[in-house]
Amino acid sequence: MNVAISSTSEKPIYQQIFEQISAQILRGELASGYSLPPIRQAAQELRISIITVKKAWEELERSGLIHTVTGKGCFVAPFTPDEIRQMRNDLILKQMAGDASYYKSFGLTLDEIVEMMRKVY
Amino acid sequence: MNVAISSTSEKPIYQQIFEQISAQILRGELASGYSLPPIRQAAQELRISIITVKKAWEELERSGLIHTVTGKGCFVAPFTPDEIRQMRNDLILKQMAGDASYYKSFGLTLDEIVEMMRKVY
Amino acid sequence: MNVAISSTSEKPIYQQIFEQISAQILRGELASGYSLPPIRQAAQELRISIITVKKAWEELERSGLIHTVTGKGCFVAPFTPDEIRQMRNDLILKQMAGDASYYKSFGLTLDEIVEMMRKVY
Amino acid sequence: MNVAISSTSEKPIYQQIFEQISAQILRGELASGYSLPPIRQAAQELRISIITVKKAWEELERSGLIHTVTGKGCFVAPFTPDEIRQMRNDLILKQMAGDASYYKSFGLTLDEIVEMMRKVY
DNA sequence: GTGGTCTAGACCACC
DNA sequence: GTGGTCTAGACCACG
Repeated sequence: MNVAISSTSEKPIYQQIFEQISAQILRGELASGYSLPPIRQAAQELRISIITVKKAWEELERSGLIHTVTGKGCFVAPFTPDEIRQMRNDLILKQMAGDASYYKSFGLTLDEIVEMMRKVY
Repeated sequence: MNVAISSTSEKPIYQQIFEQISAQILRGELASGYSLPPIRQAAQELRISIITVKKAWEELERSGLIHTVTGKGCFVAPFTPDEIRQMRNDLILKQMAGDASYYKSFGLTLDEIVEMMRKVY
Repeated sequence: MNVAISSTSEKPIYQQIFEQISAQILRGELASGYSLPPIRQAAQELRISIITVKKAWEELERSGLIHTVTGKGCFVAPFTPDEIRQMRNDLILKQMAGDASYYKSFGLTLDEIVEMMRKVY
Repeated sequence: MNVAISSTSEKPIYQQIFEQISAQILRGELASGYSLPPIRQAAQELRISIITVKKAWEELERSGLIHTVTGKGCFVAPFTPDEIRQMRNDLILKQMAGDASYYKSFGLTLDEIVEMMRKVY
C-alpha cells in the first residue's frame, strides 16, 4: 500500500486515503481483483486508527471502486480497461470544469489559461 | 455588497465571503479605497452572525487586501492596477500549478490537458 | 422524534433509524425544512451512542433526504410534494419488484399473488 | 445441486445456500427422500469451505426440511405433496404479510398495491 | 483470520 | 450550542 498521510493538510485523513487509493485504481496501478490490505494492517502501517481506515474503505466501496467480502477482505472491483479510462476521464473533466470556471471568474480567456498552463506544467 | 452565501456548501460561511470579496478586489470591481459596509449592516444584509462577518473581514485584512481604521470602517487597500494584476496572476498561477500537478498525476500530457480544457471551457 | 429501536432485530440500529426516518419523510410526516434533533439529544433519547445516531444521519444525508449545516443542525431537504410522491413511489416499486420476483420464484401467478395479498392486507 | 453463490451479496453464503435449497424443496424440485450431496463434495463443487456447507445443512435440518442419517447422508424429509404445499403457502403468506404491512405504512390501499403489483409483475 | 457494529470519550471548527 | 474527526477498545458473525 502506497499512501502518504499529511497531518498538516486541512483534508481529513480518511479522505486523503480515499483520494490516493481511488487515484491509484483509476491510473490502473491497482488492478481489478487486487486485494487491499486488511484494515488492521493498514491502520498499523499508517499509524492511524482502524476506524479511520475503515471510513476510507467505506468511501471506496460507496464509489463502487472496491467491494468488500466479509471475512475475506476488500478487493478492487472488476473493471475493463475501457471502464477505467472512462471513469478517469469523467473524474478529470468534472474537476477541470470547476477549475475552468474558477479561472474564468477572473476574466481569463481560454488562450490565457492555456498559456499559463504551459508555464506551470 | 454582492455576496451569495450557500448554507448547503461544505465551505464555512466566512470563507465563502472571504473568497468572493477578495475575488472582487482582484478583478478590480472593488477599487482601492472603497469602503466595505460596517459589519453590523453586512451581517443584517446577509442574515448571518456578526461574528461570522468579522471573521471574514479579519481574513481579508490578514491577506493585506483591506485595512481597518478604528472608528471609521474597513477600506480596500491602496493598490496600483499593476499590483492588482500581479496579485491576481500570482493567485491564479498558484492555483493552476496545483491543478496541473493533479492532472499530471493521472498521466495526462500538456496537450491532453489543453484539449480537455478546450472542451470544458 | 418518533423512532422505535428493536435490539432483537437482525438489522443494525443505525439502519433501523435510517429506515424509519426516511419513511417518515417520504410519508410527508417530516416536512421540508423540519429540524432533526441534535445528535447528542437523539442519542440520549434513544439511549444509544452518539456515533450510532450520526451514522444514521449520514445515511440520510447521503440519500439526499436531509442536509447538514455545521453548527446549525440537520434539516429535511426541500422537496415539492410531487418530488416526495415520486421518491416514495420509486422506493415502493423497487421494493415490490423484489417481492414479486420472490413470489414468482415459487410459481405463483399474478392472480394468486393478488388473492393472497387480499387475505393478509 | 443447483445453487448459485454471490460473493458480492450482503447475505452470508450459508444463508444463500439455505434459501435456495429450501425454495427448491418447497417448489417440489427436490422430492422427499432425495439425497443431498455429501458436504465435502458440495463444498468442492461450490468452491467454498466445508464449514459453510455444514452450516447451511444444519439450518435446513433445524427447519425440518432435511434429516441427517449418520454415515449415510442427508435426505429431504418425507412430506406429502399437501404438506409441501401447506409449508410453501405458510412461508409465502408470512413473507407477504410483512410486505403488505410495509406497503400499508406508506398509506397505500389494497387497490393501489394490486395495481402496482400488476406493473412490476 | 476477516470485516461489521457499537461503545465512550476526546478535540476541533463553526456559529 | 452545533456537527466533524479521530481515538482506543469491545463484541459479534462469517469463513
